[in-house]
Amino acid sequence: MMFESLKKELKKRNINLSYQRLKILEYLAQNQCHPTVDQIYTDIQKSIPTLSKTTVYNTLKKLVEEGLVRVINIEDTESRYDINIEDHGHFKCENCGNIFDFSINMDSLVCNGLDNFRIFDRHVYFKGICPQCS
Amino acid sequence: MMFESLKKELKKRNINLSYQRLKILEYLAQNQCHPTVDQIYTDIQKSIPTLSKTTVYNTLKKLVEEGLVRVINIEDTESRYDINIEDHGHFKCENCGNIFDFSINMDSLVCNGLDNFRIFDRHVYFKGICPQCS
DNA sequence: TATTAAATTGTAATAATTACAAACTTGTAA
DNA sequence: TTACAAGTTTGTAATTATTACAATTTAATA
Ligand SMILES: [Mn+2]
Ligand SMILES: [Mn+2]
Ligand SMILES: [Zn+2]
Ligand SMILES: [Zn+2]
Repeated sequence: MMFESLKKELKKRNINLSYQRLKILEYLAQNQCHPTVDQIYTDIQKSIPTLSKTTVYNTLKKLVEEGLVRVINIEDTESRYDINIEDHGHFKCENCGNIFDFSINMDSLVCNGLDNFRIFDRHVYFKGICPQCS
Repeated sequence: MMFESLKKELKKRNINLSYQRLKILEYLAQNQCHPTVDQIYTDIQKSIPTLSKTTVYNTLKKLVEEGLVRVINIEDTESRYDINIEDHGHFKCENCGNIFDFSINMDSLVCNGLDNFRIFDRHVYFKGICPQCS
C-alpha cells in the first residue's frame, strides 16, 4: 500500500500522523480529482464531526511545504490539492470545471532565458473544453 | 506605436476607449512586470485621483475576456496581469517575488492524454530562485 | 436637443485564507 | 506512573481580494 511510504516520509520529516492528518491524506489518495479545501473539509467532516477547517488548512500547508502534496492554482478563486507529485500537466475544462491529468515530458520543452535561474517547480496547465462537454 | 493596433482591436470588439481604460492599457504596456490590481490601481490613481478600484477590476475583466490581456495565477493570493499575450513562460522567484518572462516553444512539449480535448489556453510557469537572489 | 446606452464610482456583501489563543493530545524523561 | 514540554486541534476573529449593486456621470445616437 502506498500509505506505508507516505508514513515513512512523514516520520522522516518529524511530522507525526494524527488521526486528522491520516484522514486528509487518505482522502487525497482516494480523490485524485484535485479537490478544494472546502471539498476536503466537507467530506471528511462527515466522519469527524469535530474537524476544524483550520486543521485542513494547517495540514495541507505542512504537506505542501514538505513536498508531499502539490497546490494547483489555475483560477484565482480556488486552490486545489494533488497528492500526485509526479511531473504531469493539468487541463481545466471551462465548462464543467473538472481538472484532468495528462502526461508530459518536461525535458522535451524547449525554453530560453533561464540561465542561472534555479528551478524548483515546474507547472503546465491548459484550459479549454473536455470531451464530455464538447 | 503598438497602441494603434490595440485601439483597432478594441473598436473591432465594440469596446470604447475611455480615459480610464486608456490609462490602464498604457500602464500595462509600460509595466510588463506583471502587476497586481492593487499596483495598477495605486499607480494610476496618482494621475486620476477619482479612479475607482472597481473600474480597474471591470476593465481588466473585459480585457481578459476579449483576449487582449492575460491573467497569471501562480499564487492563490494575487492575480497578475500581462499585456503580452504571445506564448511565453513565467518564472516566479520565491525570494523577491518577481515574475520573469522566458521564451518557450509550446509545440516542442510532448504530452499525451488530451485526445478530443479542445485547448484554448496554454500556461507554463516555473518557481525557484532568480540569479539576483542566488 | 432629447433619449438611450455604457462606463464609472463608492459602498456593501461575499468568500478564501490567516492569526491567534485556549483546549486537548502526545511524547519523553524522571 | 507522573509531570512537563512540545505539538496539534479547535473555534472565533481578523484580514484581504474580489464581486454585487445602485446611483451618478459620461458618451453615443437619432
Ligand atoms: Mn494532477
Ligand atoms: Mn509575461
Ligand atoms: Zn467539461
Ligand atoms: Zn529573486
